[in-house]
Parts: sequence; structure tokens; C-alpha cells
Amino acid sequence: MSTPPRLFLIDGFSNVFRAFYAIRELSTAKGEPTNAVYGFVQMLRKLLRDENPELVGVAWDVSDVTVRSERYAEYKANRAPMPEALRPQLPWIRRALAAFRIPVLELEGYEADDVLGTLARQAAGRGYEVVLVSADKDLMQLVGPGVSVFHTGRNRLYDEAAVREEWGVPPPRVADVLALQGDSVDNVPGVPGIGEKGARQLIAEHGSLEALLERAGEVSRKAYREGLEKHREQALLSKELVTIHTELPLDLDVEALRHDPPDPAALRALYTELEFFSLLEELGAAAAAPGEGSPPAREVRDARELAAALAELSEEVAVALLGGETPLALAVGGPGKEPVLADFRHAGLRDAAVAALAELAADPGRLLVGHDLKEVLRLLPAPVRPAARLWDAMLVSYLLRPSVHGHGLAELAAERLGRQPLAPRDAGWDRGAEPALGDERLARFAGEAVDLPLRLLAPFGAELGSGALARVYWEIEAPLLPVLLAMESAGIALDGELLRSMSREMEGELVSLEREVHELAGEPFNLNSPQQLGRILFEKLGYPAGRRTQKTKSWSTDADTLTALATRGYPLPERLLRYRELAKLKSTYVDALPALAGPDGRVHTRFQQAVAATGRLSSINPNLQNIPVRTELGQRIRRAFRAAPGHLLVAADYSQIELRVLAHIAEEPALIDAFRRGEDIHRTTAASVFGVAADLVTADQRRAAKAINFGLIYGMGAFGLAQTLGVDTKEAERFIAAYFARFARVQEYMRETLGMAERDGRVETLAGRVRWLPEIHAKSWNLRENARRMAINARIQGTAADILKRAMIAVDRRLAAELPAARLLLTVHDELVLEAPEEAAGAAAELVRTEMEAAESLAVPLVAEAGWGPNWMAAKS
DNA sequence: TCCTCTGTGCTG
DNA sequence: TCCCAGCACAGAGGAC
Repeated sequence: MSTPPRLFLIDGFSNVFRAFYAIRELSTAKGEPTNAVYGFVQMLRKLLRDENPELVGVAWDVSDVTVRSERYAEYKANRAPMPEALRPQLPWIRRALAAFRIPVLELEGYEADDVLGTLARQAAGRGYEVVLVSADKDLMQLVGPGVSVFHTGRNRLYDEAAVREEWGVPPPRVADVLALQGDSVDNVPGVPGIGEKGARQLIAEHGSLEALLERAGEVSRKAYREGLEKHREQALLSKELVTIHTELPLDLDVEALRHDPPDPAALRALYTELEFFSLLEELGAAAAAPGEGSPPAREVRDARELAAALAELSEEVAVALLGGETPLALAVGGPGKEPVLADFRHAGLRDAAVAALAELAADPGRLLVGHDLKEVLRLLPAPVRPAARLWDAMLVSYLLRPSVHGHGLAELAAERLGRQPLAPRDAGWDRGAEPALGDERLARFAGEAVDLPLRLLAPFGAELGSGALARVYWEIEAPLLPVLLAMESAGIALDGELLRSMSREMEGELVSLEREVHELAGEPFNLNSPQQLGRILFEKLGYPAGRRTQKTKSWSTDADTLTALATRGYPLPERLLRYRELAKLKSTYVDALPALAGPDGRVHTRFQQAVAATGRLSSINPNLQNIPVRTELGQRIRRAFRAAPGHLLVAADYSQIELRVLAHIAEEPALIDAFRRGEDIHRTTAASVFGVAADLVTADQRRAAKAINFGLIYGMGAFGLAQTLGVDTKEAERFIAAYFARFARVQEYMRETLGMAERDGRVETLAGRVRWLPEIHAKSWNLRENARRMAINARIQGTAADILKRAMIAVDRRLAAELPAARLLLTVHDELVLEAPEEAAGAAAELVRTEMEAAESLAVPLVAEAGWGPNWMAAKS
């Protein structure tokens, strides 16, 4: 059976408007706006590439006078005029259509909707498969046998079932729903009081607008009943307005819409004129390598077929897991091998795929290639300790360009391979929907998911080289990946009951604080709104003016500002500070955490291995690296993180790891000696800077020295130090001068680091992890100073991160061998949290402390402290 | 209704 | 001219 030819009819203006609003801003060097052209061209390209339709046409309104506007004067009366920046782009769009060789159907005197409706009906009647391409929901009413709508905004194809699913009514009744709810943009009045929800429900119940009006008196909800009775005529008129006509006197020559390939010369000329450089480049690439893509994966139907395909594979095996929250399929391939797709909806294939993946991962002779392999290996039952070597394109990309945000497969494919792979949406994942079993788009998506990482192997391998950065990959990042996965699967137990009772208690105090503040303000306002608070404090109550915020120039109401006011005796800011503390902790932790616990009563954060520019890990969903610890209330929250029954939590943290790293890299003898003697480093610093004996250092002097020490790590200047210490800049300058006089090698370290950054455009950690700093040469003082601070900080923070990662790998390895009942749960930059059976907690603490201290050999000792207890707070003492 | 930006604040 | 690295909250406002 041959499939009918497909005709794509594009709703010109609806897509032009959508492109105009969807693309932020884009213009030529001369300042001519090009955003709508760009968006429209991208839409065309995507359509032609993904769908490759046999026939294409664009419907285009040419005049503003239409049949309907004569009949209903107010129609479009309040439709905004065409934006100033859009009108000059229309001729370009016409040129783009010509270059793409897409015929334009210009029809004077009719609405584009009616033209599309008529043509769709005619073509469907002649056996074509019609797809209407629009960003407008009105067209949904045309869906039926042979006619579907591709909604450009939602990126989704609507057939009859999809329309029913979304609207709750069959396609022809979409007009009735729209007539009821109205549309302010098109000035369709509808029935006041009836919105989207109501309209759908009423039409679904009564079948049509007419039937509904007939029995309007029986509608139970009063507002609806009265609205329908009062606005009967208006509703009928609305329906007339939104109903699309399909009987215009047109005669379409469908075969004239056969799609020819685009005209490359015309496209090149247009892109050049519009300064669309990325598209120009692609045009060049396409000419150089015509038709090069990824082969689609072949779907296997049972375990035997999967095994047969795996038997073909060589040492290099690419794996990809497809699906969103719930995995749907595993794709497997290899260089030069046919990629296969194991869709879990085939009976038994999920188990077979899991077994196959486990076998591949357990094979030390394999190189497992993929993108974000942590997510792929998550499919395996915990704990996963692969013997295969892991080549993760995401992690390699991160090591090569750590400060670039976004190491997604699509981004890498575009940058490194000049490819534009299918997005999940293009393959059928959209708003909870997923591609059907056997969907050809799924096969293509799977093919790309295994092929692209394989193709990235060569360029990434070449750039990673075989030096220090490659060792960072093979010795740190790759072995860390399964450790992180195991920690995520383990999760940490949460005392939800404790948090819930805290929540109730805090709620009470918040309510009374709010009342107090409203009384002090003389009117109620939203305490959570900095804007409203600013107006109350500085405009209504006339408090002494403070700072303005950076972007919006509204009154700043941050903790510093409020504290300053509070110390001057104003009661409102003092109350508000307490309110803020409570509200912050309650919303971010006390209320949020219990909701994030899994059915096992534990929270499973995700550690991100390719985000932080310095090499640190980060934690999301929830972030367990910012759990409070400083305030009393914060400590109570920390107590809600507890050990499983019969277990204890073990917490171990490095002592001053960053300052020790600084002492080592700078080779500063005074610092090294202090650490070797095991002195309190802030006290020693204070004694040196202020010229007093260590035991005579005052609390204030120690505090100042501590600020200096931290400031060094951050690349701080005198201004910043003055700010934190609350002294003037002159004073801060004297502190810094005194510090450098005593610790001269530290100043030398700063100079060296900046020299390297300027010479190489990058700095490195001790292990060889790189951070690129192109802005070190920026003309802007601000950008340049920023880069200089980053250079100083990245070496120290990054080296500390390398050390902790090494420690994690070692701890995990030794635990598996010696204390398998204990396991790592969390990492917080200089701290590790473990869970161990009660009787093994002491041994686990000793093990983790030893491995942390042995993780790197520096000129100063690395010191870690470990404790244990029933909860996180108790473990830290 | 959904999404993005902004101000704010928690951690190391 | 505000000190490094993160994540997440609520409010505000724009697009749909």
C-alpha cells in the first residue's frame, strides 16, 4: 500500500508573527531588524529537513479588507497595527520563499484561514495528506480525515485524537469553544464570564453552541447561565467570526505545489545580505559534505535480536538512553556498525537491555562511548562499578571548555560537526507525549544519539591530547562518574515529620511578624516583594535613603541595607530581617525538602559534573550543597538529615584546604611553616600582619586576618576587603601591604598567575585542569578585572576540587573492599558525608579521614577531621 | 498559564 | 568599581 503524497500548507502571517515575537532581537550591522526573517527561515528549514514533504505552499494575505471585516466592523478593531520593526522584513520573507522555491498562494479579499480551509478540504478530497502549518489554534477546527495541523508554537502535530485530547471536543467543535471563550487579540467577544475551561466543558456536555443556547436555562452555574442568556446574539456572531470557510470559489492546482530543492545561490545571496553567518556556514558545509547524516537505528524486537546485534560490536561501543523522566529505549552502536534500538515497550526488552548494558559495562576490554553516561548507567541496578573505560563526550567537552555553559549533545554536534540533530520534541517527546512504538523519528533520534558521540571521539580525542588534561579525564572525571551515580541512587534519609512540625511553628511566627510589620507600615503589603517594601520604607515612611538596585534602579532592601536601618533604631527593618530569615528557610528547605523525598523517604540529589567552571561539583534537585548551618534554625534543619535505622552518618571535612593549596602553589615558607606546625592559620596571619605575639591577637584582629585570607583566594582588592571589614579603603590597603610584606611569595604567586593568564589565555590547576580566560585582554576594565580575579581563584579552588574528587574515588574504592556496608552519600566542596552501620562508623570515619589526607601530596600536610552521629549536625562535631 | 528576569539569600 | 564558585526561591511582567 503506497502512502498518499503529503501537502504542507503554511499559514504565512501566523508564522511570521510568531517568528517576530519568538526571536528576541536580531539585526544587521546597519541596524535593520531581521528577527522575523530569521525565525521564519529556521521554521522552513526545520520543516523541509524533518518532514521532507512532497508538496508545499504558503498562504499569504495581501490585503486588509476581508469578507468578515465588512460584516463585522469591530473585527480586528483592536488588533495591534503591524509592529514598526516587522513591516520592512516582509519583502525579505518573500525572497526567502522564492529561494526555497516554495510557491506563494496570494488571494485577495479572503482571510488566509478561509483559503487554507478551502484548499485543505479540496486537496484532502483528492486523496492528499494535508498538514496545515500554523501558530494559530483556530485552524484546529479543520482537522479531520486527511487533514492535520502542525502547531509551530508547540511543535506538535495535531490529528483528530490530539485535538480531542487537548480540547475535549471533536475538531469541528473547536469553533464553538472559541466562540464561547472569545479572543481578545482578534476582538472576538465571546461570552463574558466564560473562559477556556468553562467553554470546553460546556461544549463537551452539550455538543454544540446552538444546542447549548437552546438549553441555556438549564446550565447550573449561575454566571454561565446568565452570561449565555444575556449574550446569546454575541455568541452566535462570535461563532460566525471564528468559523473557517471551506467553500471559497477557488480552484487549486495541487500539482503546481510539488516541492523543488532550494536555490543555493539565491539563499547564499539572501543570507549574505541579512548577515546570517551561521546559516551561510552551514550552506558551505552542506556543499562540502552532501547528505552526510547519521544512519537511523534498526529496531530490535526481542532479546535474541539484541544479542545478535551486540555480537557484531567491536571494542568501541556507543550507548544512549532515550526518554525523559522514564527511560523508553536503549540505543547501541559502534563505528561502522548498524545502530540498533531496543524499545522497552517490546515485551522483555527492558530486562534484556539492562542485562546487555550491564555486560558491556562489566567488560574491561570495552570503551563505552556516549553523552552524559551517568544518565545512561542509571538504568542499571545500583551500585554500578563499571570495568569498561568510559568516554563521555559531555565530560570531555567540559574539560576542554569548562566555562562554557551547555555541553548538550545537540550543541556539541552543531559546534564540532556542523550538524543539527533532532531535538527530543522533533522525535515526538512533547508535553508528556512520547513517540509511538516503531515511530521512524525515534529510529533517527536513536541513530544520532549513538552516532554523534562516536563522531566526536576523534576531534575531542585530538584536543584532549595525552598530557595532563587527559590524565584529569582518565584519573579523575571518568572514575568519579560511577561514584557520583552511586551516591545519587543512595540518597539521604530525611526526617519529614521533624520538618513538618518546624514548618507549623515557623508559620505561626511568620503570621505574627507579618501583622506587626503591616501595623508599623500603616498598610498591608507583600513582605516578600522587595519592590513594595522599598516603596514603603523610603517613600511612605521616609527612612534615610539607601542604595538603588543594579538593573531596575528600585530601592535596595537587602540584608545589609536593612541591618543598617535596624541599628539606627528603626523597628520595621529589624522585624523584617527576622521575617526574611524565617521565610527563606521555610520556603527553600523546611517545606521544599519533604516534597522532594522519594518513596524510600530519602532525597536523591543530582550531582552535576559538567557545570562549575572551576572543576567543582554542583548539586540540584534539590541542591544539598547549601543546607543551612550557621544559624540556630539552620542547624535544626540539618538535624533532619539523618542516618537510616541502625546506621550513623559520618561527616569529614578538610581543614583550610584552599589556604593549604595556596601555601603549596605559592611556595610561601611562612605559610608552609605555619601549617606544618599545625597553627591556627588566621591567628598566625593576624600576628604577622599586626606585629603582635600569637597569643595576644584580639578577636577583631583575627577576624580581619581571616577576611584577608579569604580575600586572597578570591582575588580581592582593597575596596572589597574594606567592605567586608567595615573599614575604609586606606585601612584595607595598609592591611594588604602588611600581609604581602610578610608573605612575599603570595604576592609573587598572584603576579605569576596573571602572567600565565595573559600569556596563554588560560590558567591550570595542579593536576592540569584548564580554565580559559579570553577576557584577560578585554578593553573593558570591568571585564578584565573580573578575569584577573577568576585566574587567581580558579587555580586554588580548582586544585582543591581536584583533590576532593581524588579522595572520593579512593574512599569509594576502599569502602567497597573493606567496609561494603558503608557508602558515600554527599559531597559539599570540602566535605564528604557517608552512611555506615553503627558498629562500623568509627572505622569508616578513620578510613575517610586517611584517604582525604592522602589524596594529594603537598608541601603542607592535608588535614581532615571526621565525626559521626545520628544526623548530619551531630556528625559534624 | 507559562516562561524569563530580577532581587535576594543559602552553602563552601 | 563591590570578592570566587554554585542553586533556588518569590515576585513581576511579558508572551501566549
